[in-house]
Amino acid sequence: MEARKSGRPRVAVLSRDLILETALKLLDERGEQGAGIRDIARALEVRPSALYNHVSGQDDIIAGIRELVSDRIDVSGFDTLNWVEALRRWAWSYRSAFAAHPPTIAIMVVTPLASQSRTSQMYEAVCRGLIGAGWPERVVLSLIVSLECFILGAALDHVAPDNMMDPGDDPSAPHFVAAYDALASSLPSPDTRPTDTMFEMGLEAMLAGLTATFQQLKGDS
Amino acid sequence: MEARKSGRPRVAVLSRDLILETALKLLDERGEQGAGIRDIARALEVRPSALYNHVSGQDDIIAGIRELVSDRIDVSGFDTLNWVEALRRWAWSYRSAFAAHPPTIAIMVVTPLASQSRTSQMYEAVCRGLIGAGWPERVVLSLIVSLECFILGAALDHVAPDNMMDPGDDPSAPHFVAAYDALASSLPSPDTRPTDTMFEMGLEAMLAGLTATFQQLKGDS
DNA sequence: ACCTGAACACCGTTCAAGT
DNA sequence: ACCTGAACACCGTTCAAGT
Repeated sequence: MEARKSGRPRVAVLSRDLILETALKLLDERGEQGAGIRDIARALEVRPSALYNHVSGQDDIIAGIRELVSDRIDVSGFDTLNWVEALRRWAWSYRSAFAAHPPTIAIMVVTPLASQSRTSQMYEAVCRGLIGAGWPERVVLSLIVSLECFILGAALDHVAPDNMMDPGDDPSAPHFVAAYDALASSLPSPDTRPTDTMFEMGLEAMLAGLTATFQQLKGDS
Repeated sequence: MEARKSGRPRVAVLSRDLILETALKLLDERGEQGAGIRDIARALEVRPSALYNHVSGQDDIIAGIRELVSDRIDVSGFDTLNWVEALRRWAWSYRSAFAAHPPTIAIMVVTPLASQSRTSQMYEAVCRGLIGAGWPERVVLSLIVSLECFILGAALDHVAPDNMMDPGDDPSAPHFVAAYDALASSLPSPDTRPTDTMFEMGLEAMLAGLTATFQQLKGDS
């Protein structure tokens, strides 16, 4: 581990992509606390200030990570399946893309979308599929965002510990305790996580409700 | 503004409750950045270290804030209305409780529930209502958590800027642009926010889907 | 018991100096 | 152009000293 001398190196040791990939890897391995500017620099064996030659700061790194994660969302169903099945495939892959990178979730929901980005190509694919299937343009975005809210909430839940809702032995909450115990003992197999059962139930409820809305809209026109 | 001398004051100037209320107020006014230990101390006109006589640290303050926010969730419907209407009232008040305190949202989903807490009394009320209405114990928690995922995702969306999904003038995403424009021009009144339309659509879809599930469960037994 | 004041080990970011 | 090194303005937390 020999230290690099001061001054410009012969070949650049950094690049924007390298910084973003490293940041995402640290985020996965160590969580939000262990993926600061100084941590990224240490992993790349440079001084923190060196990063500022390639990214404008921490916010810029976050925006870049968003693009990396969005790329993993599967929109292929909208070309080949009916809209319900396409949304189902999209929703499951959306959740797993973000659940694989927990600390990005909260950030994504609040950070405005960068124009011309790969993320907006993902939305384009979903909009094209739904409008093509006959959904009115004016409700398509509400539909997508409402599913997204559920998916991102579920991605947060996926990441939370399984016993997060454990009421413990609370005599003042008997129904809550009974419901918690009943869920635990009704899981189909020992390695089924409650969060997966929950996601399926919520997603199917939304898709069933949307199917009813769709038929009603068709009836009105 | 005269400075307090060193040493124990005659009457205590701090208390756990005072610290928590101040922390929540700062969170509301200035967001996550402006509500650190040092900010709370400054607002209370004490040194940062003085807080440690009443709370054990920043995590403890977060747990306390959770309780304050949970208290605002309206569970009164479960005593007087049918389960669908009770869930609807609960969901709207749940969203507004958290939307009023944006930075708490992401924290709540991931922080394990403290036993014997006022938050667990909130869950008890919902469980009692649903089980009393005839929902099987084993699905009640999945139902609640799936609604919660949607609500918390929607609370994040409520807080995000309205133009967050604006694709701008992106010629490579025509369907996305069309859907965005159609939504904007279809809002019933100028002060209706897209996020409210979205929340209503998603919530009603879930409730419709859950009603279908409920009737199916009743038919099977 | 409950506050101040100083200290410690951290952050993200800026910028002159070096090659 | 692209790195180091030093500096700046911040964090949360600990603890002895004071009343």
